[in-house]
Amino acid sequence: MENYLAELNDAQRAPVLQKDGAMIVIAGAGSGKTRVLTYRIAYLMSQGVDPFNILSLTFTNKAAREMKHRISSIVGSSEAKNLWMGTFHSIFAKILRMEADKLGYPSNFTIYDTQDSQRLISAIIKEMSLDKDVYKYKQVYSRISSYKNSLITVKAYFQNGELQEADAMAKRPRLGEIYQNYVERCFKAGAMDFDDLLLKTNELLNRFPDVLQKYQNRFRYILVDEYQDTNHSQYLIVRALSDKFQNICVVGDDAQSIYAFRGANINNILNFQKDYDNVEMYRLEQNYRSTKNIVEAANSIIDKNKTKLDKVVWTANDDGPKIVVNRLLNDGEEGRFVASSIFENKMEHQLQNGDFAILYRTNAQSRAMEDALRKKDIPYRIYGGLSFYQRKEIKDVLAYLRLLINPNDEEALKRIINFPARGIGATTMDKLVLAANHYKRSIFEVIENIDRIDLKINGGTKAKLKNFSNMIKSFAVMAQQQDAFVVAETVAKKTGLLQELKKDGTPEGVARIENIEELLNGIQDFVDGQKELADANGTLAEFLEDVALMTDLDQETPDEDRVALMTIHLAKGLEFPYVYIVGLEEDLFPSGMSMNTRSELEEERRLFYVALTRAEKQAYLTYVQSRFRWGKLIDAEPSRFIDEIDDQFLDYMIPQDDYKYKPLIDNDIFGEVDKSKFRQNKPQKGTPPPAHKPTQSELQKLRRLRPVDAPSVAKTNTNLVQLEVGQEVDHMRFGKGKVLSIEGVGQDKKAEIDFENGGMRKLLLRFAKLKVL
DNA sequence: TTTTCCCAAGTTTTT
DNA sequence: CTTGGGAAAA
Repeated sequence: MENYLAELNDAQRAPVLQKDGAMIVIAGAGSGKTRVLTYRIAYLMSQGVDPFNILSLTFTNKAAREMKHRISSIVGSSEAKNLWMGTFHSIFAKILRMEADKLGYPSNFTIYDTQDSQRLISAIIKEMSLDKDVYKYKQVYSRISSYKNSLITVKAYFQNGELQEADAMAKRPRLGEIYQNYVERCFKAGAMDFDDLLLKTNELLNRFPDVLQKYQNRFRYILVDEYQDTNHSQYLIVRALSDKFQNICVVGDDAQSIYAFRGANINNILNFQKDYDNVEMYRLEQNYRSTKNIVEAANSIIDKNKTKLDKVVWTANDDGPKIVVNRLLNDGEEGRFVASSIFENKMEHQLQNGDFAILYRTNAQSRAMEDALRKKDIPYRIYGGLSFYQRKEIKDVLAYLRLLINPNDEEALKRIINFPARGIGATTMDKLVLAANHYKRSIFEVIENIDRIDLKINGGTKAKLKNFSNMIKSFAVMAQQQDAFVVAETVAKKTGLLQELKKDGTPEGVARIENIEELLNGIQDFVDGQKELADANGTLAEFLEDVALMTDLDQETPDEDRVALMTIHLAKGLEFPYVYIVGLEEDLFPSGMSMNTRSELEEERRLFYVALTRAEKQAYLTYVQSRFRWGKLIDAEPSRFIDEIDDQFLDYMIPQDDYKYKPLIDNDIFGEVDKSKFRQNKPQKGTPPPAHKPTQSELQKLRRLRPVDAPSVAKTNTNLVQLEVGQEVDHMRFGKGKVLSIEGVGQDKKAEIDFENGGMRKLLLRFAKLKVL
């Protein structure tokens, strides 16, 4: 016990040792906040606080797991196991399952992910026959999401004239109706979306004082990590739960608030002191992670922001090397530079792949990096992007499983009722949806009663529907008795999902089968893990409970030594000895969509601050002169953020005179921007563009007019390779082979290839990963 | 009803 | 360049 306290500095020890009351810890990047949180929990337990009474909310499941692990090593795992530790979403999903009946929900409610929600909204817009160009489903979704995050229910919406007016002004007067329909349909389907998990928790705590009491008494000590990223809904939950005992400890860093786009409210942390009595404020300002150069460079950036708390991060570490800045010709060059630099550093300093991270603003930038790393045989892993659980084939399997647990789950049903094809088409579905809306029942219930309703569905189709529902019901019976793995395996086989994929034989299909196998393995692991716990049996319901809340970062990584590629958002909370921040260009970083207001720009700047402070020993910044975007090569300008770093911390690999920056924004919307600081030179242009660039549809027409068989040249969509008959190729999965023929025009071209091992295959080039030899 | 072809629109970040 | 949706063809 005492020895771990000795591992803390004075500033860190103070918040650990304050057992009761409200406190806020403002923790600079790399100042050991996770340490403070873990030791604080350990200390509370050493003071006799029951782990059942401690609630600790983190931002990612991974952070929770790591913290639990570290606490286990201090207090023992049997005690640590009883802590309530997890993300807002996962903890309150658990609680909502226990209290679901109070809100009229089944305890096995489904969690709709973003895609489910958007599909439903899209369907509703269609059913209401609204113009889909005016009511864009993504925009509607984000409106509804932000309403929910601000606790504006449908009822509140219709009582709020201002909101309705705002939507009417935006030419979307019927948004409220969509919102209402959406909420009703979710409820009918026994489903909650991400925002509901927080909204319904608020509802639960507000409407049922006894429930509130119960959880207030249970969670006597509450800790919240990354408090700067909480939204209004989360804020209210924390307030309600901590109201009775006021033993609340929040930790955060206003300089690292990067989720405003998702409703995070930086004022939660800025105003914390007003919300509770006698708030103690602690500051952790010593950075243990990075070199002086990095820390001070980061400080010089964040200084440009106006909205922030007073705090000076410093470090006793060495100066370290300066931050390297390099300009490259294009994204391919950028990738090659990063890959060779990693290679050289590895050699020179005896490092591992895992010591490196490449960070970028948008997922699309990973491609160029990947290609370069692959060419140099440097193993890497991409985090984020399309997470495993979001892939089509995985979502299909999961949809079947979801339907067994909750047959009312409409999105799951719509997804798989005709996949694999079983002759239940769009017309039939329309009739079913209409009836379901009319009778206020779920689609599955309508199918169950298909004989009693006259839907003008012919006998053959009725039989198909009955077959389908019988199949689902037989699986459901099975799910009662067998563990999750057995059920999932049976589903994959009996539904014909696997056969369907085997049949097509494309590399995509093969990869999908492997993914499904991986999912089954994952379920098996889960079952094994759960069976060891006393209160779980490894049932399907248990598995599905939180799958929707799982992210890529949460996948248990086999300890492989790989370079990490991820967006900066995903990198928050992580650290690496060597960090490459790529694509530092105006319009990309800062993003062109976030330069309209001062606060958006400040958030971009904080994002850059987060990126830079991930680095322990050395950081590299790169930008390019031209970059592919929207399929076109466009001129790029260096990011203003490079200019904002004090030159003394930078080491330019290019002559500094070449470094040019022209502010994109000329009109003075920021008021106090000092333009004299910017270098006004125009960036050097490459070769001037041709007089007339053919438009997209002109190109498409040209392609269509070309004879199909004559030249037999195709471009694979994925990596820009010209392909001709007779060409030797190397395929990612099937190895070497020779092109026999190319067929089709436009998008869905196919090539017939004779592979050395594996014979002839027809590949859909749209998906192919081919290299020309 | 299913498959194929064509076209338009969009790419910021995520629990 | 990608993706999804819708119309035309099978």
